[in-house]
Amino acid sequence: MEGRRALRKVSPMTSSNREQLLEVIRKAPGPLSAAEIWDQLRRARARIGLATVYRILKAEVDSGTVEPTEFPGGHTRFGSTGQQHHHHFLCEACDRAFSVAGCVEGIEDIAPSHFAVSGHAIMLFGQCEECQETQ
Amino acid sequence: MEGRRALRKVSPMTSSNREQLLEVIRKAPGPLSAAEIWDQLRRARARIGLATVYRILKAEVDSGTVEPTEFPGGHTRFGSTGQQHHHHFLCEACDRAFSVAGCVEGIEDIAPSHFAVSGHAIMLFGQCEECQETQ
DNA sequence: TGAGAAATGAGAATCTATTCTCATTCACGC
DNA sequence: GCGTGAATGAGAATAGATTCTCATTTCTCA
Repeated sequence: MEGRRALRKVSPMTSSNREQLLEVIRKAPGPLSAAEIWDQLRRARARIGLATVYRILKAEVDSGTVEPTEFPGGHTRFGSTGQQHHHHFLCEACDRAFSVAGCVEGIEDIAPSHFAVSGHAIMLFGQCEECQETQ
Repeated sequence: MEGRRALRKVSPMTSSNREQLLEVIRKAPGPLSAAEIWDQLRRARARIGLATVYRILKAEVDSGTVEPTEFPGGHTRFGSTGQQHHHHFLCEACDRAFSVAGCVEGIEDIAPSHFAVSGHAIMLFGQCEECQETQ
């Protein structure tokens, strides 16, 4: 497999694991925790350890493919980069995160002028569609 | 000390510790972590254990005097309730948090309509005044 | 095909925030 | 001054996310 060999120069991780993992992240409606990714990979009959999930994630974050976001509860979730500017919705029922495209004008202007604002994050809380139905 | 005795009916915590702690929180420009609070109390020559800081915080959160907020880095910071609707600025240099009054119109409207949004949080990142000068 | 290098899974180890334990101290009514 | 129960400080214990270790497997390339 020629493609494989070429790829390994970029990332030493086995491409099948790495590709599957990236696929999982890309298909998700929002960023996933390492444990969620691990879980999905195992369900998809992949034999992979949590340590490897972290190893791949670390490499991808370093290379800029994957973007970590900190969530309440003290864990990081990983989403693919290259999305437009976006924010997150966190379902308080199922604790899943969803990406939400778009933003609001003037959000950084709420800070007093003596702060030098370089970025912002918006987190919306509530119930996702599925959990509203289930309720 | 009459006031002390009366207070104890409300909260069993020793009022001096509890009052000092609340004072520290009230005077802070933003929410503080348990460790920060503990640190400040010790600097102010209080003899108090971290466990007691957590005990008092738990009681105050339960009674609604103090409000916990989760920050990146996996720790909770505690601020006094009763402030207007506000958000937070996190200095990336000194890792201190500051409260920022105000909000932005329509922030919850960025979520697709199939989400039931019940709340939101805005976090601004950047450098505080002090760290800009220090830089 | 075979040797060496790199990646892997599994579970142990670590790290950090928070909670628990318990011997001691303190406040209060007597 | 004294007994009792609650509160305390200190440090051990816990819990959860992440990282490390290492024996084993897989890959690369001659």
